Amino acid sequence: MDNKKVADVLDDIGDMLEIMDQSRFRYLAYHRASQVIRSMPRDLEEVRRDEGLTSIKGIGSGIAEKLNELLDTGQMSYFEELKKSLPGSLTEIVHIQGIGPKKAKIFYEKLGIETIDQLEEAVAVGKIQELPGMGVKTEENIERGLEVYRGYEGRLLLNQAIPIAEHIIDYLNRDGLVDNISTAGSLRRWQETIGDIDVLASTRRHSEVADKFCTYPETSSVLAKGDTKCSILLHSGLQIDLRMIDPEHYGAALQYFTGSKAHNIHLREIVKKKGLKLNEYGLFRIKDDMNIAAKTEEDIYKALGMTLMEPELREDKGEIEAAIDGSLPHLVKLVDIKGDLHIHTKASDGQSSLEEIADNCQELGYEYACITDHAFDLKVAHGLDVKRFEDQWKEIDELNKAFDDFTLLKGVELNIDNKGGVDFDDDFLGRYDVVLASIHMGFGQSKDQITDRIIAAMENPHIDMVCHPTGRILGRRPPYSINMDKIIEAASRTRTFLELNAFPDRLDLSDDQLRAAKQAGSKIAINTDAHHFYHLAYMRYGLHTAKRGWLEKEDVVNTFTLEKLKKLLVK
DNA sequence: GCCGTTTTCGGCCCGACTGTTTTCAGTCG
Repeated sequence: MDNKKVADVLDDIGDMLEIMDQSRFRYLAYHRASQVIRSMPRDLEEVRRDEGLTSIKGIGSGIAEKLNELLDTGQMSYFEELKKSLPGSLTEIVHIQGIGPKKAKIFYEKLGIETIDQLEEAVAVGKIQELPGMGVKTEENIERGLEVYRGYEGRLLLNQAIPIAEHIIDYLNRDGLVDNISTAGSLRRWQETIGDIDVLASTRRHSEVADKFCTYPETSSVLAKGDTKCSILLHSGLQIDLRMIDPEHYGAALQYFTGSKAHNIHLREIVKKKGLKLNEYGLFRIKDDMNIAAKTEEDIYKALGMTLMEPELREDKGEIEAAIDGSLPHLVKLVDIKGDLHIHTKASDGQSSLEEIADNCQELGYEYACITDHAFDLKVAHGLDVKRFEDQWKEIDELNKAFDDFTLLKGVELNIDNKGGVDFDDDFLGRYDVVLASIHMGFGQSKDQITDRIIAAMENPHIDMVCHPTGRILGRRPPYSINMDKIIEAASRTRTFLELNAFPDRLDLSDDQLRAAKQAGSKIAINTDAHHFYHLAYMRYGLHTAKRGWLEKEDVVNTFTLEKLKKLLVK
């Protein structure tokens, strides 16, 4: 049973306990445990075997006992018992916007509603507005919540969300109503997918900004409109939240609305112990309500004895402790990147020429770029054979003659076949500057088989890097099952780089996996896997994901000069 | 149900908006 499934069970239990009106702290404990397990890069089974479940922060003896049963038998009697007193499908209903545990419980008890379909029927015949404490408006809100739920179950990728956010910010910025404006929430933390877009504006003209925001051209409905916050729903179903704040509180509000929720909760626990209070208006002394800091985020963290944490780190994964003892990482920056090591051209399945790639990489200020077309094994991608690669190398040599401070490298993306073999023999592989290998087929194999295939490739002295190691496509394809601990261990032992594929629907390795790789001493390459020169700009999505993985400049091989990189490429 | 550099018991983050009802509960982030 994988971590996600275990986390889902814990979340369901948390939701059910909340519907049953159990102690808030009890159901929060389940959600907290779920969150920890969900973001853990290591297999829960292995942690259990090596260190025991209670070594995980947020899992105590109670939850550990229940998880032991779940991992051993595939069932948890406590969960099964809960489902006898309450239909499990109610946990689905509380995920609809506007419906929380209290309403879900009323629907169930008064109308016998157990499923979303039944809820839809009840809304259609006007049953909801007859319930105690509810009216026509409530029913309309639920109807809208259902529409959103049905029509917009997916989350946006970063390259979809960022342009929308930038457009709205530009729209609000246009006529001087706002002093300062920024994204906040998951978008500012560069989370890999985005559920809604948060925007924070500092202004003295709250109601004018609110009016302008609520008449944004793409708006389908206004969900809430006040002097400090407004929410709109776009025709696409995407929700945008705007917070307005006076300029002197901007830093406090930015800190507050950037989150994450877990980061803020942890922070406020510390704040409280110091006799202070932190909210979106600032940091205050409780005894006399004196404002201690509010203008910038840095002021607030500084007043708490912490160095400023970049938004990507704010997930309550140890950054607060590190900020207190001064051990925060010096995160890699976009200007550190000196090249891109995974690029396709129209020779295989890309769309741009060598010249176009070289021109655009030089514009980005790179020192080098590696052309890595597919090899002949990958027929669907028009993979190149020996002859065509040799022709490409001649072209590259010609181009390189004309460059001053830039070099095109000769590379290949090999296909790791179902037994761990690759397209070419060792002699030929020795002629490339950089050899990448990745899995493009045989996703259905067992965890051990796929893990062994990748490790076999890493053992090959000519293979420098394993690309998109988990194979996931966000929103479309789950990662294939691999033992990430073993992969990371083998990468570090064989000195094979692991890729952080910056393509916004991959971001593979993920933030948590990157951090585990760094801790094991593996080196990472952030590559775009560009199939068009436009894609070279995707480097920023990889970069921010790298920051979420706590990576520093020296962890990332394509921050090195070509000279240093070449030394590392010798295994 | 979890946790401990004030605690193995007694705590556990904070505020805005909505809808419904007249002072607040529910929901959200």
